Amino acid sequence: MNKAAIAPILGADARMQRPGSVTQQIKNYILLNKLKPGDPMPTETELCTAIGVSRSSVREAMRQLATLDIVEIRHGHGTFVGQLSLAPLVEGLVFRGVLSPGDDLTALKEVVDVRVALDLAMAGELTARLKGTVNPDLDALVDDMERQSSAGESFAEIDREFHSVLASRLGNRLVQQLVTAFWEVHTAVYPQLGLAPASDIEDTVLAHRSMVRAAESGDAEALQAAIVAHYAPLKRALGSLDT
Amino acid sequence: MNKAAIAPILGADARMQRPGSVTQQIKNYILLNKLKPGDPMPTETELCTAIGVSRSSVREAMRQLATLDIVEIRHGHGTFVGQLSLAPLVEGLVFRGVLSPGDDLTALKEVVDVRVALDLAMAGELTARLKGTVNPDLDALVDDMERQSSAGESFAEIDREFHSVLASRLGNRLVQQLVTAFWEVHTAVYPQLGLAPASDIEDTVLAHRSMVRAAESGDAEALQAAIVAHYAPLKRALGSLDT
DNA sequence: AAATATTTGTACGTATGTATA
DNA sequence: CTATACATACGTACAAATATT
Repeated sequence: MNKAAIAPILGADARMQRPGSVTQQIKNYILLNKLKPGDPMPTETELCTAIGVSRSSVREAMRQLATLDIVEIRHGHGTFVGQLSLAPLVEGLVFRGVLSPGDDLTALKEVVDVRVALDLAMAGELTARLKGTVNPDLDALVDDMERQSSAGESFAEIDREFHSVLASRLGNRLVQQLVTAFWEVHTAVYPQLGLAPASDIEDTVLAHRSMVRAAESGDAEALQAAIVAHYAPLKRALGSLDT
Repeated sequence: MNKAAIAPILGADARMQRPGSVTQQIKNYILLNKLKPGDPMPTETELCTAIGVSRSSVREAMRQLATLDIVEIRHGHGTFVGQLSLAPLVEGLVFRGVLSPGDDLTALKEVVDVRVALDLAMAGELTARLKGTVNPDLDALVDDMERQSSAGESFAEIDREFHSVLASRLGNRLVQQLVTAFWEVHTAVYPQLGLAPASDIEDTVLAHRSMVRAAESGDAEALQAAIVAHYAPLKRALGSLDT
């Protein structure tokens, strides 16, 4: 275990620390050493000596970076560069969603509207990429969804997978993560508001099939129509009047 | 040992704390007391006694919540409920943007594509809302932009304001925050990559005016065209070939 | 204008739980 | 099973910023 050769760079000047600069220095360490997600980070004590601050400060900075998924802390094992996911976005928006609705369901409505907007924005590129293809994986997911739905079971995870896979066809990983993130916010906030579940979920299930068919046939407008139909029961349940 | 199902209010059970549960208890405190952004939080020492953990633990939890903008810490003054902004999203994406491009500019390209997608998704609703109106504030911003541009000055802040004001017309605050957030990511990452600034920025400036005119005249397709034109110089500079 | 009280920021020491070799 | 390395937690003391008297 070669532990002497940490920190090629890192605070040549160990004195004179400004608040927050510890976090920045750890980020710089990752950048300067070109670390990728999953790579091991120095131990906390090593960072202490390298940066020249106390353990507490390093720990607070690491917690901060961990909440941003810039580092990942595994108890008793070590710290590693994080996956840089959108988890903090989800956590923040979920909190906002369950906090704000003292008055209205605006927070959740806005999330759903963002989901619709993202899906609609994907439509053009998606049809261009899926036209003339067959997509057995997506069809299999819709099959599962139908089975679960007619059995009265929840199909949340399958739904999530469907939208994630569909978005992955775009080739833009950020968009895919956003789609998944807002899906998570939506499904996390919804049950906490004590609303009746959307009644005609059958329409939602069928709409998934329509989306695949429309994309495969290269009909962007049909895809957009299917997307709107997909969200219609939900928006009805939320009493959305806009858009 | 009894491990789960806590949160009666705060600190009924002072022993047996799991990692992360302190954060959750503080969030519960905000929710149960229906605090709004800007409301004062208890002091750290008060939280210590209330939750029954040490100050260090409370501090780490607070730092975590502060990075999510769920609380705001003011040195020597106190802690307050945060604005629940999308700042953590911006911070994470900026870091990803400057970290990943060892190979390519994909991270930045994806951000720009999201910006385009969001703007295009706004087009329909925006024209519906702006049709037949006059918008001197937006025009004034474009005027300023033209002045700055022809003087060779940067107009980043004005540009930001323009897109923020435009998005605010939607009535969906989340969309507005997303638009602003991705603007920030874009402008924060771009200069760190050592690229030449986009050459024909004049076109970008003019496109802003076209966007306002198109929306005011209720022509959604013209608005979408203006949006595409707005991003064209940038996408050329990035060498984007897709979409 | 200056001293003081309150509150957050930093540092350090120590003990304990936990995963790995 | 033991030993080791590491993360987690606690407590205290002091520094720095802010507000109040």
